[in-house]
Amino acid sequence: MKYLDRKFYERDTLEVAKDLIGKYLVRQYNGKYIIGQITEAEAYIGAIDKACHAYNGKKTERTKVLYEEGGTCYVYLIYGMYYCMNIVTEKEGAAAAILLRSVKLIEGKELAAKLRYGKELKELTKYQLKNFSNGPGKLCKAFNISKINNMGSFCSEELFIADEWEEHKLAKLKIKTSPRIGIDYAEEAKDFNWRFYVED
DNA sequence: CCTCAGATGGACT
DNA sequence: GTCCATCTGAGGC
Repeated sequence: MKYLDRKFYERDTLEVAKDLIGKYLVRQYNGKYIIGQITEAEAYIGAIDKACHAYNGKKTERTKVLYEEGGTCYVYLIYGMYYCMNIVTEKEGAAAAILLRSVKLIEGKELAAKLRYGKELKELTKYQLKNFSNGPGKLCKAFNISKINNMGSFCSEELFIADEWEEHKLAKLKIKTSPRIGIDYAEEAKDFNWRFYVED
């Protein structure tokens, strides 16, 4: 399977965020693929964005990964119990990234069900299926992403983004934008329309 | 469908 | 000590 290379990520962060919608997040784990189509993502741009962990050149042990080259993986722990996965964008030194917020599971559901709920796919309720990977913490659990993946690469066999996946097609994407979720503290930046998504 | 409390730990001041 | 780029289960409608 072919994955998007560094060039794709080393571009304007808002462009990359928009272009990620509809693409395929691919995880190879235990010799199996887990694949999800990206339906929601948010941009964070350190230079001008109070919601970004690396705002105003802030560089700490946690945020140093944001200064790496485009295509690097930034994973952090949130609220003590969940992980959030980001893809670093732009050239090395820029400190910008895109948070993956939601994917629609396409392949490897059996394995993902074990990871996400510790159950067999056929045991899941309708509610659990609906909420399988429609949130940043949820998709990390379903794809077995943790701090181990921090500083890793999205240009690797283990983890990458693909433009297409076999015969899978989806209806023409109508990409919407809105303010980002959960950053009410970020003053003027909370109103930036840097969330990109498709309905359901 | 909705709201709300509580869980939980690391980064930072 | 305070703040989180969140999720779950319980309860109400």
